[in-house]
Amino acid sequence: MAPRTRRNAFPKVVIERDSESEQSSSSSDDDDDNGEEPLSDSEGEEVVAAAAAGSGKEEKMEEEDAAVKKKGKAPITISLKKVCKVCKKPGHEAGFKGATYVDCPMKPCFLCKMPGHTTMSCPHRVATEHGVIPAPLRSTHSPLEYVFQRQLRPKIPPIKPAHVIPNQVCCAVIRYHSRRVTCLEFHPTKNNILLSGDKKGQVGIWDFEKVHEKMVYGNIHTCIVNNMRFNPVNDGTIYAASSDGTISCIDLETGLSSSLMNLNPDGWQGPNTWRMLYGMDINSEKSVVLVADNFGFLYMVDTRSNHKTGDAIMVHKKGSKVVGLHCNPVHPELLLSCGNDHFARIWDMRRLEARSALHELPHKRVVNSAYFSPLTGCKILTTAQDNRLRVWDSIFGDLDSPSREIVHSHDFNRHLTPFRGEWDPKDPSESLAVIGRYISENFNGAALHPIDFIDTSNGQLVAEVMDPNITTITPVNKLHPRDDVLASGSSRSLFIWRPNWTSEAEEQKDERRIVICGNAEKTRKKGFGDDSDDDDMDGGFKSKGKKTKSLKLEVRESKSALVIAKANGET
DNA sequence: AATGTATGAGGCC
DNA sequence: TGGCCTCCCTACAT
Repeated sequence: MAPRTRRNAFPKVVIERDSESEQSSSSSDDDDDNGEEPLSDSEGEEVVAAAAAGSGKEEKMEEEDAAVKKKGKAPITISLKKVCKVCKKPGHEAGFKGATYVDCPMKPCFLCKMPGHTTMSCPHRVATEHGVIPAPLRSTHSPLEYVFQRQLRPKIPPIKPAHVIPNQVCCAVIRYHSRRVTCLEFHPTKNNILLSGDKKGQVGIWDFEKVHEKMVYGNIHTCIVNNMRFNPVNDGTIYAASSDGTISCIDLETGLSSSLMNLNPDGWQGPNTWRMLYGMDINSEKSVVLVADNFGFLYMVDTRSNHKTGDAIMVHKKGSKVVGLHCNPVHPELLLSCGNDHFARIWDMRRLEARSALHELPHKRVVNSAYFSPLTGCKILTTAQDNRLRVWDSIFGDLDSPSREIVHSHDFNRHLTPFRGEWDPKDPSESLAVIGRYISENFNGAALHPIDFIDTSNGQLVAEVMDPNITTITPVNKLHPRDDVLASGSSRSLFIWRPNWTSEAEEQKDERRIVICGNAEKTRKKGFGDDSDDDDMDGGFKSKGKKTKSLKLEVRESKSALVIAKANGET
């Protein structure tokens, strides 16, 4: 009751409404930019929210209290106008409408980051069902030359045999981890074995032929497993680099691990000293494990002696994370690194010292990954947080600017494992890459985030893989070194996608296709705890070889047929 | 069904 | 340089 006694002291409250009373004075810009009421942002939000919630006395008093705290008796303006969730301005709304996301027109395009249009009308996205198209060649050469090349060689280089991308896949799902998946690795010789690491430090081993059996080692690392590599001289062990600052060598049979290096022998002394290991690769020629930390330094450990060789070398800006390392598959003296200083760098292993990179590949934002092409090692593919894949066609050619920039939605989000575009190790033309998509599409009422197959030679979207039951974003993707298998990792689940051969698939094998899977059953158990070494798993290749009968899926299949018809020019 | 939460990078001062 | 604030599609759990 106390407030009532103070009522007379309260300033006048002006209420603005959305539709009924457009006469309510000031223009929308004034409201926001120089309205007389200098409420802080958060307070402003509160007012709007409370008023919108259904203006009771209590809300009013809160508002008044806020104003009194602020500056006494100036009149308060309460806006009941609908406000854009994104930019907080009235007159438009942004956000999901059903499964379609409506952009805020005040912000630059979410896809290409350029102002003047929204994602829906982005020139890099011709139609909603056609995710992504290439950015124009941005390089030292004139655009004409690019057009000329396209005319001369419209179809080359051919991507791998077309049948590799069917128009249907089967999917097996397993709820494997209790934190998001951070890395995946296929066994180099056993075709059905997939390794996965998560944010909590657990390492999973999954034989996806036995979909219900799983093995998780939880005591190897204490936080994020950032990268794993198989030991090139012993299939039974892997190396893993973690944000706990250690490299472990894990025996897959026993789960026992030994630590090759520990950068935090004195434990936690605060964030300024805690070293985390991100990038890792193995140079088998030289028998060294290379790792890099969050302060810009590279370390090498001899795998025979398990001892650090030499000093740490600063390969990226001091204090910045080095998120990726890759040894060239053909030229063992070449190393590629990338990191948060917006650079990827090519190094000569024989002359590894600070500021001695052979080449620096600048990017506009953090570089999530950089890989040499898998067969010749001549090309480079990078994924950067400016929503662009970049391709350099030859490391022996002009490296001043990328041969192509491909606009693709793979934004940074602190809650997601960073996206990494990865080569298909089986593609003889070294042009096919896989990468998850951040932005969603409305697939007949469901907002799905497909996994994109991109022809990096021209930026075309070759296929997009999705399942109506998988609504999560899948930032981690890996293609099998020998089989037509794609492994994906998302928040807590792993997916295995395999072709589901049909006659239609055969007929349509030259066309770009929407690859839809309908059998990834997403059932969820309640009570999934952090520490449960969860027996929580689902699905398998449930309806392998035959079409699911669910209505939803039938609708989507018809949609996919439509898209394929369009691609054929048969509409 | 609303809310809390984990927690990365950019930008500003 | 560091501290603080903001941030456009998260995915869970409660």
